[in-house]
Amino acid sequence: METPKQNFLDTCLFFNTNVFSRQLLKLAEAQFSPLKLSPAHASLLLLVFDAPGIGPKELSRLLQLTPSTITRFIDSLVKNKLVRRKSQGKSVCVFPTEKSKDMQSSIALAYKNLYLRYSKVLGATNAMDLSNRIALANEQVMKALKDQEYDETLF
Amino acid sequence: METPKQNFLDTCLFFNTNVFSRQLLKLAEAQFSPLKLSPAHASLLLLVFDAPGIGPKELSRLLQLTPSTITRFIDSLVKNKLVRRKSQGKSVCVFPTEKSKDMQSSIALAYKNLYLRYSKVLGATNAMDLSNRIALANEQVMKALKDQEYDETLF
DNA sequence: AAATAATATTTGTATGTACAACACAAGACA
DNA sequence: TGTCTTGTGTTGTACATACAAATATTATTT
Repeated sequence: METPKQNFLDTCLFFNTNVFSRQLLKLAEAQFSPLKLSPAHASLLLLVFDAPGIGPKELSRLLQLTPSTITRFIDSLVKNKLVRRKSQGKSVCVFPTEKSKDMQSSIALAYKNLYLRYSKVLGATNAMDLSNRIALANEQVMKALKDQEYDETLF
Repeated sequence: METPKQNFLDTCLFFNTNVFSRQLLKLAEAQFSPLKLSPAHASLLLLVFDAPGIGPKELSRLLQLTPSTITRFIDSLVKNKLVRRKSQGKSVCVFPTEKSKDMQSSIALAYKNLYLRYSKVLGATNAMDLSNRIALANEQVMKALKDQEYDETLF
């Protein structure tokens, strides 16, 4: 019988956020796995449906992932015939395929079900509010990181 | 100048949490990198200082990482001579080394600085409150996931 | 005591993600 | 015109993390 001992981790925002993020990932994977898509790939696809011809740079901005990660995701989606790449000079356009268009509504549904799932668990307004607070905190941290980068460049 | 278009991601708790977690990771890495430690390794070390002889199972519980991940972390720390493994029958005890004991206070300091850093960015009470809410939400999600697992086993 | 079950840890393997280095196209400018 | 610079994408490589299977050790049952 271990007493669930308190320690420095329990009050650490960094730690708690990480753990929470991994738990939510599991929840999300449960929704998307029947489609044989990871949540990240599914999100990318939805953005492509929304703006056919969208490029890696914009995807990177929207998903807040590095360009190299986006390249890897597109590689994998191309291999699974879910998107098509079209090179336009130095830039690249990404389009959905027939196959992925057929899945569009089920992907959107899975996303909605994910939303319903955690809204049920956390309470809808609570979940929404938490999401907003996290998004806000994220902006503040991003700003701080950018400023720090700038400072380092100076000296 | 792109208008930062709204989309389904902006209100998604899962997405926002993921992104926030990655940003905080960067903040944490900035604190720990002078010690040539990743934040996760540093956390594990602190737990080992706190309870020399602690085993993988308990570390797994406290850090909320799978046992296999813990094994990999310990492998890496052993390679860097920061902990020692001692096998006791079917279980394993992990001890700090002289080398890591020498680093103990700087590791603790880095952790504290991380805390100060994001407290400054987010406001101390806000950060604390956010951390608590996330921890709470995490418990609720974990419970939901466990119940789901149970349901699946039934059918 | 042999057989079996339960527990703890490790290994093989796969995915997500990042960083640094590279390639290449497009403009700028001499 | 030819070179420099900048913008955009991709590749090589590395790390964190997980799952499922293998292994080893202890506990339980027959």
